Amino acid sequence: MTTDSFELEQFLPYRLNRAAEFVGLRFAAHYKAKYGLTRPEWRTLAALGSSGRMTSKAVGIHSSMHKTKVSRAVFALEQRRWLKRSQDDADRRLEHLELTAAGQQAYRELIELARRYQTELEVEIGESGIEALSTGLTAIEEVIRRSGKGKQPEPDDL
Amino acid sequence: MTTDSFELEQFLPYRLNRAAEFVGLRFAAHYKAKYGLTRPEWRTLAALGSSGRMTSKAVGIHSSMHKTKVSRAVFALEQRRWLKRSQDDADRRLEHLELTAAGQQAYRELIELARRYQTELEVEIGESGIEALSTGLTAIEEVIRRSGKGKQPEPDDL
DNA sequence: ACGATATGGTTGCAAATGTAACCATCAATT
DNA sequence: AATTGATGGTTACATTTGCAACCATATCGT
Repeated sequence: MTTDSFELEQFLPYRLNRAAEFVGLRFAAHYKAKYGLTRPEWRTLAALGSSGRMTSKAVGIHSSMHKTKVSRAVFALEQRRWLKRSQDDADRRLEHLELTAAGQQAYRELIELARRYQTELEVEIGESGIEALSTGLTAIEEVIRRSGKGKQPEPDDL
Repeated sequence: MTTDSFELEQFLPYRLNRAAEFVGLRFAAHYKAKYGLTRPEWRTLAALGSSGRMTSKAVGIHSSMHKTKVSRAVFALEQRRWLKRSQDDADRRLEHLELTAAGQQAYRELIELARRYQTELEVEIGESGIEALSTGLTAIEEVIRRSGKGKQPEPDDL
């Protein structure tokens, strides 16, 4: 037994990764070329832009990124004067993040880009493909939710 | 206009990436723990195991990996004595790769792991979810095929 | 046969990432 | 209030990656 064939092409993790990479890299090329943003930076901007004032930790949860990625992205966006921090005075460990006017402006432009790209994808992939994909992704997201791992755990993964 | 909301959670590149990461990392944990393999190494092994003798370039195409990733993975597997190279004597630039007995053995064990993981996923995600996902992925793969970018271009991406 | 160009593969270097350790602050227990 | 243990966030260090330059060989045009 266990003798039959195995093809990478039909292995789900491989297929997913390949698709994600393709779709993601193409979009990244857009904002990288236009604004020199990295992916963590773009995600942080998106989180902050859509949900307003929030802490680094919240950004991490919202965008499924590890502490350190968020930390560095926040730093970079701060340098760029696209966001500002402010200490919480009840709990001095945490700081609230907020987009500056420039940051909000950039955010608006970026999500416009994102929307265009998404519809571009919808055209290429086709309505039925998109719908199927979305259904499948929702199912996986449910599994992620159940397993509690949106990425950004402190003690340990495994 | 362009004023309405944008949510990362429903942006396709984000969702795909998140799902791929989740599914991929969990599987990687398996072979990393058991054999200390990296992902490029596992992919190379899988390609070689299923298709037999082939060149580095072919591995790259088969597994959607860039030259350099393949090169380093091949080197690592060679150290481990899981594969051997042999020069093509018609064209001395290219070398053919082949798994050793040990490599084939490892391959068999690994694909057994992979199969188990895949069915585990099928249970978690549910038959209908898997089916939808597969349909969607196929649609994207079609786009990738058309755009010719399976990853591993020489001159340039953009 | 000769130079230009292309191709398989490797390597050096810079940038991105993950991990763990760390700092500061807060909360709970005593 | 002193000790212990979380928690938000940053940083140092090692590993992984991506890119460009590179080497060797092969091909094409002349």
